[in-house]
Amino acid sequence: MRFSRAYIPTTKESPKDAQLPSHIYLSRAGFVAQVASGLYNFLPLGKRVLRKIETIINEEMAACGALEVDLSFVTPAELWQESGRIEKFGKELLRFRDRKDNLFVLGPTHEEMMVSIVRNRITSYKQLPLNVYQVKTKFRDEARPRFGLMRAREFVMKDGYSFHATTEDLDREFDAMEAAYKRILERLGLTFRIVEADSGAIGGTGSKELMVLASSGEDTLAVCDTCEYGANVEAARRSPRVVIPEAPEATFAKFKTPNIKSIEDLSNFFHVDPYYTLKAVVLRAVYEEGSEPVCFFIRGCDELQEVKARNSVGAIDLVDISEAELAEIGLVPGFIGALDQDKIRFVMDNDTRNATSMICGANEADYHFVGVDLSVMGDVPFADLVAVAIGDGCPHCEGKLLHTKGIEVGHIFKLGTVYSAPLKAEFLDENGRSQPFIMGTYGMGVSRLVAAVIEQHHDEKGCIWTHTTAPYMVNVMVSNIKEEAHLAYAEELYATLGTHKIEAILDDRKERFGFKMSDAELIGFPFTVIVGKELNNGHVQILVRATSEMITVDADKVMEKLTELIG
RNA sequence: CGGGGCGUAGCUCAGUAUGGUUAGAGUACUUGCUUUGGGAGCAAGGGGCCGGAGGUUCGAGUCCUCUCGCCCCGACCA
Repeated sequence: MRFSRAYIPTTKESPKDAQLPSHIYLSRAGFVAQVASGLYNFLPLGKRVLRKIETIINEEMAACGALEVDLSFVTPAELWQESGRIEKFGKELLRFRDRKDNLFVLGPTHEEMMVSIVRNRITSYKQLPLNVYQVKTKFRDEARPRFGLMRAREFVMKDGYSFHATTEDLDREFDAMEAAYKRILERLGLTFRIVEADSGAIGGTGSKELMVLASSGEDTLAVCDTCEYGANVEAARRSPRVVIPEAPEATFAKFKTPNIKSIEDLSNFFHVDPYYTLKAVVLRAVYEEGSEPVCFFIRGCDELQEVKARNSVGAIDLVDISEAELAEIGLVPGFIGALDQDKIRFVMDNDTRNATSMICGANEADYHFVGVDLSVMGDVPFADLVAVAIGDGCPHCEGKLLHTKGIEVGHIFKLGTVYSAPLKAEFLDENGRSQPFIMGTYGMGVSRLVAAVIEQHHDEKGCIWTHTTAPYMVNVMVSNIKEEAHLAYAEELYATLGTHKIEAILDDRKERFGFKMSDAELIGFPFTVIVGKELNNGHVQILVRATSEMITVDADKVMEKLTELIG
């Protein structure tokens, strides 16, 4: 490609709306242009990057035997009514009617459509397993699109679905997909972590997220400093505490604790570690129909993890509750305890099971119990409710957990029969019995990956593309095109790169040196060959974008050097 | 969906508190000359329904009402 004939509208100023580096540089360097909230046009450079990522995905999917399909973007609303997701998705589903007044939605994801294409066609266990996928535009009418390509309404996603006769076979495929996704991200040159994720309300038996590590990531991860373990904080686990604070000596008693409401006050009042106090967090659990207040009991030294809490009671949402509402139930904030608790539904954290020497509220203003043995609680609901903190022990090894930020670029999920059962997508097993397909789903955000690469690889000058994602590997820059010998040399080098199948662009624009250099750095070609006054001494220079290193090489040895650098 | 902010040249923004000739700057663009290793200089140009609609006024970019759009914080995000 000749730069003079390309369409690469670079700008010196950032669009005022851009906040993230990826948004700023992808806009400034002319990869994408915003159309409306959450909608972007991909300009020639952006399209090239998108296609490179797609190609790598396709290659890895082919290696796993997954089959590419392409489903209609416009989907009949009936399918969504059948699965019950038309209500669940709500306003995120963009709906419209055709000329015959039939209702359609723009596909936000394609579980229903995928199930529909195999339903009544795959009818025997002998035809299983099957893994089909597509790389396709999706549309979700997000309440608040933001961060450029990171959270757009229209975006490109690879979504794959596998169908199995047994859960063992699903497990095998799930592992194969995890390995394939790992290879894809490795090939893209990204630093990432595969983490355990919250399976959420949808259930299923396993869910993992692929997180590109970047400070601007929207998700917080707990990762082990020693082993591979990592999890979204919504699902992170920790090892049992190894250092247990010394237990206070106390026999069971009711104690007057005037106006001692917070864990901190309580801990100071009794001179005990918060570990031995019982924290009560009351929230209103919201369900499909109605809501109810629920109390979550955890150790005073811990924090409640709301997603875990929500899952423990099967709620759609947890919302704050007012003191007035608490008073109505007959609870006194600051003095809520678990013993003889009959006023409210409650869940205990696993770590409070059989706890002794505890201090907890007496369910009466200004009184706490001390020396409480929670093993007397008997048969009450327990669940993992606590947020993993920095420094907690890894559940798999001796390491410590750290927090880091990640961009979710992939999510793989064992669905089981969540969709196949309601959609009546069934096959006959070996015994001739009708069974719903056991399914897995594997998503990867292709357009989000474009942004993720830049979030992880940029500097104050602009983009730094990895070798596999760069729109062009080499930029041959002619410092001054009026120098005929320089231009001729560059033309020849450009042609040679072409014969060696190295993607190159020739910057033959009638611009000054500084202007072209700034563009080269902003766009982020991995290598820029500077053909200029050094050529008079028989040399050219190669700018290595990632390191800003300027390598001077003999003019007739450039190809060798480039080949070596590209690797 | 709650709270806040912003819409003026392709882009980034002044101007709006206190209404008053022909609406500005920088940048980008066009033409000419000079310059040519880090976003060049001089000169001359083109480019605007001041987001839209209604109102107040002799007169509205500026005041009032209503709308539409975009951004930020939060809620939400299989």
